[in-house]
Amino acid sequence: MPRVKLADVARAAKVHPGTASRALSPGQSGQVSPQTVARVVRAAERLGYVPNAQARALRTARSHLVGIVVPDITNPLFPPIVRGAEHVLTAAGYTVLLTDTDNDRERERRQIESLRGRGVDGFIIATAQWEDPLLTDLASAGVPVVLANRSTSCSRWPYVGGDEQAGVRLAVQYLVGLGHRAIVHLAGPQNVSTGRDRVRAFRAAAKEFGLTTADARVTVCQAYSEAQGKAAMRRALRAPRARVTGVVAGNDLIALGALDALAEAGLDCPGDVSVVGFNDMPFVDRIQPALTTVRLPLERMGGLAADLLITELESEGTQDAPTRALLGVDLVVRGSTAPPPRQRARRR
Amino acid sequence: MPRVKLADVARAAKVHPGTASRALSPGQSGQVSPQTVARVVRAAERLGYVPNAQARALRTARSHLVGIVVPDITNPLFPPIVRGAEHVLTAAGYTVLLTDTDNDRERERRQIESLRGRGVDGFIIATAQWEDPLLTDLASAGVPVVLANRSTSCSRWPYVGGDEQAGVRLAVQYLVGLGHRAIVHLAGPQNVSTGRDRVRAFRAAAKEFGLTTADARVTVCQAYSEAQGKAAMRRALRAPRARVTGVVAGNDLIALGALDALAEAGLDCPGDVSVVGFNDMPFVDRIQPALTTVRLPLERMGGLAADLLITELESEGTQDAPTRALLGVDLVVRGSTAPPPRQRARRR
DNA sequence: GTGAAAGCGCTAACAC
DNA sequence: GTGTTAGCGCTTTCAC
Repeated sequence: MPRVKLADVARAAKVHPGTASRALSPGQSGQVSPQTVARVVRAAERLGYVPNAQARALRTARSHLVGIVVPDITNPLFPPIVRGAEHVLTAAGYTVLLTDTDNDRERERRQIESLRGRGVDGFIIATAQWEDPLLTDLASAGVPVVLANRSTSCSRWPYVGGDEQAGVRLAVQYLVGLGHRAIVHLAGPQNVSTGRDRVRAFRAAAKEFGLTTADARVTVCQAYSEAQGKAAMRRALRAPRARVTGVVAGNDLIALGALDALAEAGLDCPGDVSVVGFNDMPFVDRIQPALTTVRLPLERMGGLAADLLITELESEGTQDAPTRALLGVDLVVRGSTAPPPRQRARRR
Repeated sequence: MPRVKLADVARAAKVHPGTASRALSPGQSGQVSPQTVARVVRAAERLGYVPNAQARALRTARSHLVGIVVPDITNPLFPPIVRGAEHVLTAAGYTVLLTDTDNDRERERRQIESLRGRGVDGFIIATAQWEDPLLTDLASAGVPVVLANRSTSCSRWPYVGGDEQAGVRLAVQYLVGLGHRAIVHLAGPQNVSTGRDRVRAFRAAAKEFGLTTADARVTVCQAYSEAQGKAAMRRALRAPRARVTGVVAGNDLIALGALDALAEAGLDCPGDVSVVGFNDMPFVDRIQPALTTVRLPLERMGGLAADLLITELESEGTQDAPTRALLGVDLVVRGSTAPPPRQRARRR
């Protein structure tokens, strides 16, 4: 059963296909007499006409397709971003091509190329690395890109993320307020902006609240994972003259790993060591102990990234400096944070 | 900067565009002399040629686009399914159009229509309702569809899901083995197959293991949500002559809600009441108490759904009875299940 | 206000 | 083995 096409509608309405096209096109229906528009619209509805987007895209060189690139859709950070973006995009007549790079750069390169072949109008990219040749390639090909959640060393792309600096400051401030002095930051990977930004913010906050560099240490994880978090926490506890009563984790997964390492070392959270996470993943309010964490407005982040991309796509080349939006964050206080134990050496 | 097209490659290789097309098409490059193929391929690589998928789709009436429809991508059930499907599809040269219906049927209808306009070759649908006019419409339009996770009353579509019957049986068997006799099933919504199948399986298992109908009660939730689970658990506890030591929840979210209601009623899990969930969502191993639950191979489910769809798309109309695959499930025993307390009336 | 005609980039049926 | 040609369904100049 062949799909009904514009020519069928035109025939039914007894007009030329060109006229039918104009009648159905919101921008151009003014050029057609109201009666004709009505006749065409009625015919289209009666026949169940759905325009062929491929043909339209081929003709207009605008596909109304947007690629969304995430490292791993099963990481709970990304579904809300995708959802927020998808809702805004579909409302504006765009369709989402989703791709999950599996944290594999070569795969990512191929996927982006494939989506380019699909004629996407632009990308929302949540996989940006601090130095990212894939993005540079896209830029030199003139493809519109908006970065979500992760930024790059170069600020040539519009970007929507959380206010990392404020989030980390909130966490450190809260721990210091509880009386903690010895705080370690289990940093995320340093090849992505969130990992780097949070380290920088941690050092700044430590300074602001009067912690010495011996008090405010940093241990870097190679990935945002429970395993890496556990290993990092172990290292922090084993370090010479280690003294840790507070932990600011690079994200919630690292925090979960840290909790494992603490339990393994016979330390109680929050009795001996307090832990703050980052992201407020689903269900971290239900783990034991309920995780104190920094909440990012992820769905809004995706939505705003979509808004920026649409703006860029629909403004004809009037390029100002790219927008960089840092969304406000909240510290959600739960059971994993408490005042530090009375001063006693915490050594292993 | 205009994209390089086939004509550019042909010119660079000094052949006709038609020949260039054949040379680059795996199926037809045999019709071209090896030297020519080499020349064309080299030119294509040198110029960075990426075929225009829109044009190809328009010409061949095959888009290599697949729509994946999920009710809510932030529900942790769906990302693994999407991921599994996406990996298989991209490996086979297909691209995924993802849409999140937000559990809104009207929105779903519009989205499916929109994706049809995009010329998708077929759909993987994870939103099927027990009676589903949207699917019937798709069928009468001759659009290939594979159902994932949820089936319908009518078995005309290929379907990949978990073995619900086995999963529920495992749960009931385990509880009975621990000594439980009074077991309530907090059933999922009855307009989706998983909700219905699990009720049926619960009744069958109860019978098999010698529970009376007074022992094995069912309370239906209107949605797979914590709120509904909590309300249902409350109802179960309040019921006249209520006696509950075991709970089989319709899924993990319902189980989480049930835990809330138990805590609220001053009952200990697993001391007073044991709870079994369904799905093994991420991090339910870390909640308090760690949830005993039935694990479904979700990523495999998505991958297999993709395989079935690809088979259907690439077999020319040789229609057998649609495949129905029920994937094996496991009971993951954790802390939320224990023997029942010594017999005493459990009344409120 | 409407009709005619060309063409987006590609593939496939047909020549030779 | 390769060139030629037509056309997928749509939009959009250009006439009138």
